[in-house]
Amino acid sequence: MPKPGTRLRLIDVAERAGVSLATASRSLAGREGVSEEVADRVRQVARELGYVANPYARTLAGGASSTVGLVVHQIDDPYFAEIASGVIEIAAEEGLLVQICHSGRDPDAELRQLRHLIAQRVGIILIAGSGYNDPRVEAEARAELSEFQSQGGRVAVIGRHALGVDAVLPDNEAGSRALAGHLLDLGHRHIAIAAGKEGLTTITDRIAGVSSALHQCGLSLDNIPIVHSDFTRGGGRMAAEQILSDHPETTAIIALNDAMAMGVLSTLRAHHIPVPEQMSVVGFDDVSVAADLAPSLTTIRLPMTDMGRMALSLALKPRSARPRRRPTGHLLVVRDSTGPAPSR
Amino acid sequence: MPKPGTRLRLIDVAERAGVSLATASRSLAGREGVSEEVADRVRQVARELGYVANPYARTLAGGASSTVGLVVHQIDDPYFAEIASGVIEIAAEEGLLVQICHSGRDPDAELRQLRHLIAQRVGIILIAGSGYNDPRVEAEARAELSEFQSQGGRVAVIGRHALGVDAVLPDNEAGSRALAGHLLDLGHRHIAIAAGKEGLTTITDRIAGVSSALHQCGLSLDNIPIVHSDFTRGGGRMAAEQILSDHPETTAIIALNDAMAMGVLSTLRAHHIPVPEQMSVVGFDDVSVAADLAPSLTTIRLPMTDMGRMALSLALKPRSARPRRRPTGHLLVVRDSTGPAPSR
DNA sequence: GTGAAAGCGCTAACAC
DNA sequence: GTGTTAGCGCTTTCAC
Repeated sequence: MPKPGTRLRLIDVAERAGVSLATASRSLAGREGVSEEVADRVRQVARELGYVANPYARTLAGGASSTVGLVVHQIDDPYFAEIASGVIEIAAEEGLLVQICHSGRDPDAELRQLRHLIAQRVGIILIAGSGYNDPRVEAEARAELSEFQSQGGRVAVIGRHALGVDAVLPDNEAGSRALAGHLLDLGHRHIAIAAGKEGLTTITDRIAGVSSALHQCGLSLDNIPIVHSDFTRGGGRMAAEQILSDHPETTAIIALNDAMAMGVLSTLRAHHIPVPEQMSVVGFDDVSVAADLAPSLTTIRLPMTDMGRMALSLALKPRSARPRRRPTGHLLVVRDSTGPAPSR
Repeated sequence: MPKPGTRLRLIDVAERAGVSLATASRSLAGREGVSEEVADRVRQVARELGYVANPYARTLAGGASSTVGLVVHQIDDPYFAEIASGVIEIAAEEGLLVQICHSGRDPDAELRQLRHLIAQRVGIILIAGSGYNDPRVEAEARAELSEFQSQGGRVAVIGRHALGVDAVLPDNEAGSRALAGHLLDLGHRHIAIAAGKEGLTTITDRIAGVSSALHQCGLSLDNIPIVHSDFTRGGGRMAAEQILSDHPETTAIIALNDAMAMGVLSTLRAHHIPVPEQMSVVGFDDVSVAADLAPSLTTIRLPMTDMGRMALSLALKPRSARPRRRPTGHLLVVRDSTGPAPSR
């Protein structure tokens, strides 16, 4: 009977199994150099006693840390919440702990969080969310991560390519090309873009996709207004207001994520502009509410939960010679927020 | 210059500051028994060197663990995402790490997560989300937590009262009383409830509030249909279908959370039933999308992010003789999804 | 194949 | 006030 306040230690298991501490450790870690019978017996005893290793002692003694640090812009953004959900799921299967921290779309905060996680000796770092166009920021993050990796840490990122690590890459460009193509097919020629703040690579990539689709129609990005605002519902509302006042000829708005699209829809409703009869709206991501909006949102589906799962799975594999890249694929989901361009 | 692969240790700081390990430790922990000058010097050196303590060593040596375990039903549910956001915010200020795990609304899974967190030696445990009506489950959780507390762990919960620990308590009953009162004031007499699965105390409490409002009008819960389904959008859709087919006289639906309300709205739209002209709908929680739905949702606002902040703040305080309770307050937010009962 | 023993980096008694 | 030292519970050489 352990003293109250004292939890089961490995030595207790070892004694009960009639082996040494070292053997017990090897057995539970599934390492070589223990006969099958002994190893089995130890595991058996450990299970019976309900032994759980002390992760602090384990990590301190040099074993790899079993915690994964997940950096997201903001956990209450559904995009990141769904990614986190996937990460947590895999982590639970693997017996890993997930530490979540916020970067708040601030490159310096992100760097701070990164350093903090490294100082905390997490074993795996996952970074979700757009990269920054600022090369200095990316370089610093890259240096930090490469140092971390050289000490045995594992890293994977979601949605950024400039970090030289394993990456899950959303189909930003192809997705928005499909989105713009869909609107062009419907006859829209006065398209406006509600974009997030400049400086995020996600924005850049998604705009590039639109550009590419426009070119195929002999149009150019130069002809269409791009309004930069926050990458949030509030930002969408602001962008929509500006588009309505400055570009009244607009018949379709491409919001570069679903959050902005929701803001756009909200503003159009306030202005009594029927969607899609008078204005088509598209989003990007297909967060789970997108289907339940009124009108339901035409958007690009990204498998966010899967992306979280994929990222952690990548990080769980041994590091490869060159960074792996896992494109996510995408799917144009046509719903009720888009329709033919109004004849004018 | 530390060897590559070797991080800064406290002893390095101590040497640089010309003091012993113990003094350095005391200085950084801000503990008694060090002269101000020395302490300042040590802190100064630590800052210059960019020293961050190894939390594993620290915890192992007996200092309190600086990680907080947060158990939520599901992180990609906006209710929990917003709570988590508040927790993460305070944790960041306090230099704490947040570990998030899922219970998936499964009492046994919750118990497993709890035991796991305790085995992991977290210092603080936060549990968010409804309790269970099953006394066995609550008793087991309670026992586990009280053992954890007796070993110095700190606990706070959000939205459950049967655990004998500090609690942030959403105004479930008063909120739904206000909600039902609002509908009754509008003349609705055929009200249906779209409820989550039985067995959750949140459901019980919110139904009790409705009951109380009904009684004030001389009505009773017996007269109104309660459809139990999942506490999610999908559950809301199913409940709405059933209400429409089995209780066609209904003029108002109380969904016991916003997720269900969204499902209800979605189904009503599919049936071309105008809201609020022909059917009023209310939700509960005021998740951030509620205002952006069409029609925007009348609901009870709960300050989720604050609730997260509050819970961690409670847990950070020393334990009091008797569990503290912090009611959240609530606010009836009337939007476009409710209107006068149609004359029939 | 198994055991003994030396740390990992820190905190907390305990001396001075 | 400050320093010395014994662990915390585990992994990992190094002997056997």
